Amino acid sequence: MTKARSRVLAALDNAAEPLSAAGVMEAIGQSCDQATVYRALAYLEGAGLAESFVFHCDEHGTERYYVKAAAAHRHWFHCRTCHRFVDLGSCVLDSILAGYEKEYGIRVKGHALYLTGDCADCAAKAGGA
Amino acid sequence: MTKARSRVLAALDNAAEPLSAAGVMEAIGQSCDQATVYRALAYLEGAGLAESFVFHCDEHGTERYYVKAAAAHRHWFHCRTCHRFVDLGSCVLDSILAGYEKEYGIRVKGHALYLTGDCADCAAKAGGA
DNA sequence: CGTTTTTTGCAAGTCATTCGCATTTTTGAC
DNA sequence: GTCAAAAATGCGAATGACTTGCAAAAAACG
Repeated sequence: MTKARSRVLAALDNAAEPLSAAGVMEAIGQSCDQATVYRALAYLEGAGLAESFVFHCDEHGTERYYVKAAAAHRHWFHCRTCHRFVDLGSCVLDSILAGYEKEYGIRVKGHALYLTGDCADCAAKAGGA
Repeated sequence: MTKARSRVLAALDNAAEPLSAAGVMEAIGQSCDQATVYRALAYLEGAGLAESFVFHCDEHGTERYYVKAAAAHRHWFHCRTCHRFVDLGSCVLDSILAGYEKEYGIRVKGHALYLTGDCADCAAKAGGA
């Protein structure tokens, strides 16, 4: 494991939420080139040490976000106000996916669920009540 | 409604599945500039005549896909082999989303569910049995 | 240590999408 | 219909995320 890669992995590990390549760069203080960060992220994912998903947010555009690999498949909620991600715990879609497989004859090999809205803090500040 | 916009809307209407900007261009036979297609798509979505989502597929990369606006919120399955989308009917996540709202204090305003794998045809051809 | 392999930095390239701006279409008032 | 004002289009250049070629630097390894 090279210096660059362990720095990137440490950044993912320290982050409480998924990080984009830009987020990783910021976290490691520009200590390596962006190409290196992208390559490190690809390496970590290939090595099973990180996972990623592509997410689009109006304010930040479309980016791939990475998290340290975890035991269970998880989903995230993205606050459209403070732009933070909230961990929704492990995936609860198994029975729904199984239903789709049966109903449509498809074989589901991967899935992603993205929720957006206001997090508890932002909802309290904005909407009141 | 201008000529370009109605051509784009017609393309979405005729398509059985979500179309990317490139897909729309192909469908209308390059009859207008790509910038116009992008602008038409944005206009149609703003006017409530179309809906879109950003989807990433290893083979086609990340693109925004558009469908004609429908009454109910729907989800799609994407076949990683033939790269077609399968309409999964209207959304069945309401109770799950409500559960998340209660559990995490969040307010869910939008969501997207993407399934990938093999469609019935491709699964039959590939995996056999 | 010296060498072979891998990784890094830098710069240039790609791809989807957007923007500026001059020209063409539409729209609305007459 | 006709003409001016407003909006849309085409074209080319720009943007932003990400990738790649290639030479220099760092790891691996014997």
